[in-house]
Amino acid sequence: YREGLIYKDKRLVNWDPQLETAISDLEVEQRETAGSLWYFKYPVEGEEGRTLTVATTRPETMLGDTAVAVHPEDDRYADLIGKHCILPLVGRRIVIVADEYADPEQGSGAVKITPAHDFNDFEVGRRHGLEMINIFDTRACINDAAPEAYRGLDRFEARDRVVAEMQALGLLERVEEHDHTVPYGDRGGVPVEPYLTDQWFADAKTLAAPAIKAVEDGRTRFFPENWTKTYFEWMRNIQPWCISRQLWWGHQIPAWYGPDGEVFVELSEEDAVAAAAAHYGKKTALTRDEDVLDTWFSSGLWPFSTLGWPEETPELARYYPTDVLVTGFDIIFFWVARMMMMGLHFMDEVPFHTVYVHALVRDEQGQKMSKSKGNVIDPLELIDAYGADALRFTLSSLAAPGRDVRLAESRVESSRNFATKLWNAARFCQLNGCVPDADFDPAAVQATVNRWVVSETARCGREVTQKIEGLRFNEASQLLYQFIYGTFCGWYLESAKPLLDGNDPAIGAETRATAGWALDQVLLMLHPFMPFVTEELWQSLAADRASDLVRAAWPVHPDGLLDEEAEREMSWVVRLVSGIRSVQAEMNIPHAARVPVVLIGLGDEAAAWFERQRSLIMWLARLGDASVGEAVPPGSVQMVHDEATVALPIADVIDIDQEMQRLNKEKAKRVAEIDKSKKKLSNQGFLAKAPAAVVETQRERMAEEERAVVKLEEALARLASIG
RNA sequence: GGGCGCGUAGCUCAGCGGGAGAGCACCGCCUUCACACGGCGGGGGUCACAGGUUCAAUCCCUGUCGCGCCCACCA
Repeated sequence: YREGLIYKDKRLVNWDPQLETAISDLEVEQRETAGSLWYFKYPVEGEEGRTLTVATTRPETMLGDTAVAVHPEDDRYADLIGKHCILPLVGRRIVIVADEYADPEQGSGAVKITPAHDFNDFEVGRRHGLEMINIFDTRACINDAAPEAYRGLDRFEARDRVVAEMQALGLLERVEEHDHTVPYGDRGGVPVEPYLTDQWFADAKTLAAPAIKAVEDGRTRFFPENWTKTYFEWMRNIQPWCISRQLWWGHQIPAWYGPDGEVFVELSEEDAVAAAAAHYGKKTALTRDEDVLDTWFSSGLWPFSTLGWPEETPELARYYPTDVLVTGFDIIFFWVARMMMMGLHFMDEVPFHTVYVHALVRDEQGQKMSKSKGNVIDPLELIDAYGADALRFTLSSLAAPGRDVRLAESRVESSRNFATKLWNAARFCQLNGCVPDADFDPAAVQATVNRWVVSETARCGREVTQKIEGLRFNEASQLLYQFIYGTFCGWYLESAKPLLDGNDPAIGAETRATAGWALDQVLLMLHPFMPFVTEELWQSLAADRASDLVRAAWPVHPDGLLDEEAEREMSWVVRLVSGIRSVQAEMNIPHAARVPVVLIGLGDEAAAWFERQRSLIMWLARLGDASVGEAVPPGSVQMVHDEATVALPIADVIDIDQEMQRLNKEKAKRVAEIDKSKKKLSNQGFLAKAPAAVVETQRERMAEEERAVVKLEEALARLASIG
C-alpha cells in the first residue's frame, strides 16, 4: 500500500450475486449458452415516429442505459449523433454518441450503453462522461434507481417484464435466437454481474514485470516447457487484480477508516489508532474495513510467510527458495504466477527454480473431474481395492509430461499385481536366507549370474536416477517395472535357485548375499513409487537397519559395478533359453519330456560360455541334457542361435511337416529382412550420406540374417532327407 | 478470435529421425517346491489422412479431417 501497489478504487468488478462478493477474472467461467438477441426501438427525441434500433442479449440492463452509441463513420446514423433518445419504460433522455466501439456489422449497428453493468460500456461511459446508473442491489435484484414497477424484481424476472412491456408498446422489433457465452462464478454457480463498487486492487502489471523477466532469464523454468507460453500470455496481458472479498474468512484487510472516510493502512490496530491521532490531532474512533483478501493473495505469500517471514528465520534461509514446485496447469495463474510476483517483490528472489506441471487425471470419458460434475473417481475406493502403492505407481507410470491421463482401472490392477510380485520375491529371498549383509561388496562377486545381476542393477539404478532428475517419472517407473519383473524375478531369481542349495557352498553364500543386496537396491529405488510395501519389506528383511527406508540415502552405483563381460554372457544364455522355450512351446514338447539339446558349430567364446552355463541352461529350459555336438542328430527340431545350430532330438516324436513349416516361416521372415537391407545398401545416397556406423550396422545385420538363412536351409535339407 | 495439445495393437497409453513397445484383453501349454494377483510361449499395428524436407519419417515441416483443453469485452 505504501509503495502504491495496492489502492482502493470504484470500478466495475465481477460480482457474484449468489455469494454477494467481488471475484477475480480468473474465477469467472465462460459458459456457452443458447440465448436470444432482442431488437428494441428507442424513440428519437423531437422526431415524431422516428426510432433507433438497438440489439441486446440483456434487456433488463436497459433500465440503466445512459446513452446509445453509433460508429462515427456509420452513414446510417450520422445525422443522429448528438441528438437524444427517450429511453422507453424509464423516460430518461439519453444521448446518442459517436464511438468506435459501436460495430456497424453487429446487431443494428447502434448499441445501447449501460456504463454501470458492462465492461465495454463502462469505457464508453468514461470517454463520454456519461452517468453511471447502478440498477442492481448485491443480489442482482432491481434497486430504487429503476422505475417503481421493477424494484425488487430478480434480474431474470425483470428481463421478462422489460421484454413484455416493450412488446406491448410496439417497441420490440424482433427477437433472434443467439448463442453466446455467459460469465458464471465458478463457486457461486450463477451468472456474475459487472458491478460498480469500491474494492481494493493490486497493481498486477507492476508486480508481473519482474516475474516475467525471471522466466525469460531462466531463473524459473516450466516443465514441460510449453507452459511457459501460457504463463507469458497471461502475465503480459495482466489486468488490475481485485483483491478484496466480501467474505467471512481470510486475512482481514488492515485498513481503518476515520469518520470522514480517511484511510489508515497499518500493521496493527494500535498503529492505526496512532496514525489517526496524528492525522486528526486527537484521538479518533476508527472502523476497520470488513473485507478480507482474496485467498490467492494470501496463498501467494505462502513460500515465505509460512517460514516466519518477515523475521529472518533459519527456516526461511533454508527453504526459500525451494527447488521444484509440483502443481496442475489450472493453478499456474491462480497460484504460481502470484507466488512469483510476491516472492520476487518481497524476497527479491524467485520462490522456486522449476515448476513441474503434472498431468490432470480425467475420468474414463476424458472429462476433467470436478465435484460439481460428480464424475470424481474417489482415490480412496481405488486404494481400498488395490492399495495406495498400486495407485501411486499407476499414476507415476501414466504421468507422461504434457499429457493428461484417463485413469484405466486395469492399470491399477496391474500395479497391484506388481506389488504382490515384489512381495513374493522378497518372501522367497527371506526363505532362502537372501538377506542384506553389511560386509557384502557387490564389486567382488565371482559367479557370472551374480556379476550380471550386480551390473544390471547398477545400470537400472543409474538410468532411474537420470530419469527422476529429468522429471521423467513415468519412464523411471517403467524401467523399474521391467527390471524387477523381468530381470530380477524372471531371470535372476530363477537362475539363483540351483545355486542356493548347489554343491558349492561358497557360491551359495555369495548368491544369498548378492540377492539380498539386489533386493535392497530394488527397495531403495522403488521406494518413491511404492513407499508402503517397500518400507514394510525393508524393515522385515533385516532387524538392524541403520534407518527407515524413507530416510535412507538414495543409492549410488559407480562405474565399477558395470560388467559388460557378464552382461554379454548372460544375454547369450537368456536368448538361447528363450529360443529353446519358444521351440518347445511351438512344437508341443512338454517340459516333462526333459528333452536333450545339442549345440553345433559354436564359436570359441560361445563354447566357453556354454561350458560355464551348461547346467544353468538345462535348468532354465527344463532340459534332460545339453551338449556340444559335431552334427545334428536325426529327428531333431532345429533352431539358429547366432553362429550355432541348436538341435532338440526328439526322434520318432517329430512331425516333419510341422517342423518344415515352422522353419520355412522363420526363413521367410529373415529373407524379407535381407531384402530390405539389400535395398538400403544398394542406395548410393544412403552409402554416401548416412553415418558410417549406421551403414556398418546395416551390413552386420544383413550378414547375420544371411548366415541364419544358410543354417535354416541346411536344417530344411536335413529334414527333407529324412522325410 | 488467439493459444496449447491429442489421434500408435481390441482397450488404456509409452516412444518421437536409422528395422514399432508396455499393461489389460485375446489364443495355446503348464496345479515346476516365491508368486494362478502366477509361469512359459504366441497372435495382433499401411503409427488419422494428403503433400513436403531427408540417403532415411510413426518421429521434422505444411495442409486436411476428427477430438480435447486454456485464454478473450463482441451488443
